[in-house]
Amino acid sequence: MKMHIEFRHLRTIRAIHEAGGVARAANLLNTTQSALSHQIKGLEEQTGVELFIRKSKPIRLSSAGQRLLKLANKILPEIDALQSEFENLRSGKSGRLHIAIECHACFEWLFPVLEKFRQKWPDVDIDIKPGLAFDALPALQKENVDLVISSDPEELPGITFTHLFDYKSVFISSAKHPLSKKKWIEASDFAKETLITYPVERSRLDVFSQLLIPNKVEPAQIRQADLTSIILLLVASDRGVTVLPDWVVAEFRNNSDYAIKPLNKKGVERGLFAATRTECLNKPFMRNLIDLAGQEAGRLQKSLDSL
Amino acid sequence: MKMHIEFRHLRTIRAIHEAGGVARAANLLNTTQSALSHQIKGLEEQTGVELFIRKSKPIRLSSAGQRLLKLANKILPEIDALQSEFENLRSGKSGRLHIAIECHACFEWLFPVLEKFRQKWPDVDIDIKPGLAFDALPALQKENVDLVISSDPEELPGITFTHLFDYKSVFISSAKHPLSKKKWIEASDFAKETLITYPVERSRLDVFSQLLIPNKVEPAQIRQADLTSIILLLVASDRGVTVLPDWVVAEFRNNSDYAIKPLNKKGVERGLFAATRTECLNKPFMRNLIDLAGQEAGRLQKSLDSL
DNA sequence: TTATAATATGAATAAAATTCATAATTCTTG
DNA sequence: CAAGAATTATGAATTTTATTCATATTATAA
Repeated sequence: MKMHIEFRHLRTIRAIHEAGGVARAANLLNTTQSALSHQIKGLEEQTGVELFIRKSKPIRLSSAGQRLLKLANKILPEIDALQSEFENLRSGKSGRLHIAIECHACFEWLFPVLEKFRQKWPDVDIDIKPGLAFDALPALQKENVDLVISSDPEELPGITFTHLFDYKSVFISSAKHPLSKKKWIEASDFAKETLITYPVERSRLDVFSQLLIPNKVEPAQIRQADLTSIILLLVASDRGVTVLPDWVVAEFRNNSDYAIKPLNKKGVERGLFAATRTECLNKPFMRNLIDLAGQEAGRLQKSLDSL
Repeated sequence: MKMHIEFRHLRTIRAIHEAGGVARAANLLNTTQSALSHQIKGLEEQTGVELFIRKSKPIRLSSAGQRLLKLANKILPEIDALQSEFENLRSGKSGRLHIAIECHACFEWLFPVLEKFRQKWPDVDIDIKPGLAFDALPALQKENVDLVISSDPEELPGITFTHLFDYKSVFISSAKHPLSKKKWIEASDFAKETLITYPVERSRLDVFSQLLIPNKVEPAQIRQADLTSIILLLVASDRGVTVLPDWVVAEFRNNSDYAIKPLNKKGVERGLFAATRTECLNKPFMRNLIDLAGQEAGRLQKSLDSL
């Protein structure tokens, strides 16, 4: 007989020991005395070691059997723990939520959302994956990430884009900047300016994709900064101008250091979307995150409207 | 399908991960790609959790799969360790050697033997079980102990008595004691003496079983002491007389404080035996212990003869 | 010793794992 | 981007393994 030690055997050993006898153990395990007897016989043949002392009735563990029992008591709880972890996964109480953000400014509103989320779903493994802003959608398809925040929905098989909210891209300069006199800003206005942007490719910056590229305008100079607060600092000290989502600057709206103007007469409006693998929308925590994001968006919107 | 997680699955998960692919893993495990594919499918159905990401080829572990892999890497080495422990047991490198001593004085020669033994068989679990001197042979049959040192071989099924050596029971008194004048000691000589013995029942003391009971003599008084050295101390200070195996007193033979005399004209000679379960005689360490006991006995005998 | 409770065993059956052949994917490369 | 290569999935047949049933054997207690 070519058999390995299996969990079945560990459960049997433990049950025989705890129930004090093969027949009683069989009861515990919902099987027959004969099945267990055959089992331990097979195990003894396989290991070449006597696990039980058969000169006593009910049979007792030999020293080798006790060694095996020790292992069983160590291993079986670990498997049980794993099973219940899996149960949590299955029921959607736990899971993985690795997020890629295409839109660099989204950190601003995402963090408070994640903070609320974390409290409600403590067992979900949250992470924000930096560095793959470009390949975010392929990474989503390959299950390297589970959620992508994006402004550019595409038709992709297995991927669903959920609309979160709309925002306007607005022009920001210091209050002393000449352009602050204008009612709105046009593409041509950028030709003589230093434009401050996040350090990502142009196609992923609204100001380029929506305004400058269509109008074939090149800013006089480009300067890059990683953090929104740094960009705003540079703008305040008149080292350049920038374009950011309106909700980023909500709290600066009544700050007299800044001038905030729409792009073009009617503004540049864009949508923000959560891209997920379609099947992941079944997961409760995923839906809840998208909900929370919508709520946060509403809150931001209200704070803009109230001005 | 009603299946549990089994070691098979852990091995498979690990192999797929290490080999980087199902087909290669199948090679490692001497099975087919199909078998493993069915296996992981079954496992996923059972746990209700996706263990692998199938959008990539070769397939990769999902986060749940990685969790399972972690457990596999923890558990599998433990099972392997157990298997090799069992292999040692089977080949006779390790094992249990629990000893019961009927003859109380046997500690004297047994300790040096066990010391030698321990060095040669470090993995054998040696123990001396006190308190069951009386039930030693039933305990041997029930596998509560593995070796009994006894002077009274019996015909018992499954038990084998191996002759170790013969010894004489000798009378010991202080050199000043009146009986020290006699050439040999008879039963009747004890009638007016205080006899010092180990605290065990009479039938297990040579002086009673071989001399006093057959001759229906009762000592004037009996005093008991646990340790051989205490008994000898009491004898030296003339608080009584005693009877001990000759090898116990080998080192006192030329000590002028003691008088050592044979019992009866021709002495009382007895044998000492190692009782084991017959099947245990196959174990190398058991045979070696009996050998070592014989050698030690020879050494003691020579030290007696040389006087 | 006999009655009793516990375990072992062999043959039949049931269940499960594996294989084989092939379909369906994903990946690679011209 | 299509075709070929490599990889994995699947269904049915087969083999292997585990379990059951009926009964024998063994140990314990009265």
